[in-house]
Amino acid sequence: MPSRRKMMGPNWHRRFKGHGYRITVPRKAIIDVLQRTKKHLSAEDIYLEVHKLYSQVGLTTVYRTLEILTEIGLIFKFDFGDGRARYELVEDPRGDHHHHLVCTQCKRVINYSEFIDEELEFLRRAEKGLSKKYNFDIKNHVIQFYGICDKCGKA
Amino acid sequence: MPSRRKMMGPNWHRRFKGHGYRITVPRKAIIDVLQRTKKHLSAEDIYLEVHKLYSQVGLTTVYRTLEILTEIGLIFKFDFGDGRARYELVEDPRGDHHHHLVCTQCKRVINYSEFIDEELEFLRRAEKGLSKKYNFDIKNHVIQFYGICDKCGKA
DNA sequence: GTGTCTGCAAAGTCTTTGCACCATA
DNA sequence: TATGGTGCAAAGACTTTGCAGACAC
Repeated sequence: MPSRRKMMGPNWHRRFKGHGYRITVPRKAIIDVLQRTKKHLSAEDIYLEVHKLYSQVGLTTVYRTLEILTEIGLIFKFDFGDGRARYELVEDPRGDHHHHLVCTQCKRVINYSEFIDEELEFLRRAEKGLSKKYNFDIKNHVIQFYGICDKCGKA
Repeated sequence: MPSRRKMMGPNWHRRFKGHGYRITVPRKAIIDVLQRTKKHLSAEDIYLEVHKLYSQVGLTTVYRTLEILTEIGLIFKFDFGDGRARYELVEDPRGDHHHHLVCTQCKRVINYSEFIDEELEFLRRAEKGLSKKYNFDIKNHVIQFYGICDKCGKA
């Protein structure tokens, strides 16, 4: 697998092993797919992509791996309303933090990264206050806007 | 049921009829359940509740009604990760705007309404900017925090 | 070598659809 | 009366589980 080598080593190995999980070929392949894409892939999308290089890997393994990755906080599981879960790395290797604009009609998802700075400011304060008040260990957040995209708006 | 001269019904009637939908007994019952609860009910929860008073109403009708209500923006459909959709009125009759803290372990959902003011300020600006830039008609938003609740944290 | 992991097939669960009958406007 | 709505049963779609063989450490 050529191109785009990360400067840092695969630091997910540590997190993975720290939770008692083994590093296997299917798991490496699945994480690799997630690292290379900019899309919001479903389990089947990932399965099909992995399948190109490792045709023996099954959909079941994809589901099981995604569950583990979600559990240990390496990926995030989204529901955009199209009837299947979609997954994204929590920490994008390119570092482009973003949120989503979801079209409730065509289910298209637009990534945006405007307002991220003021958002972070708001989030930092909210997380601090909430975790204290509710004794809740906040690990992640979701901000999403729903509406009608430009294409659907015309029609 | 005795018929009365038409008077101005609850204000969801207008929205309902405006979209060409009829007011029926099951629909009234479903909306009533949603208006009375403070919980995040699933389709089956609602079905069971409606069933107490109107035992002939089927689960299919509940699903179909929830789809309509979501479409016309009267309710919001959430995914808290427990494998079923959960629904909430967009405009709570009591007016308590809130967001959610979701425990990724036990799937418990805590409503919170702190930080709502500064949140609204942030949202207003973000919505304005984003809808312009992406020509996207924003109708709704979700802000959710994920983590481990106090009970699960102890264990 | 041992405890995990994997693929396949089958099962499970929530949700949607087909259809004949019923009710609202 | 004419559409739109409803319930039931069946189908659909995504996801999970059981199990025997394979593999990481």
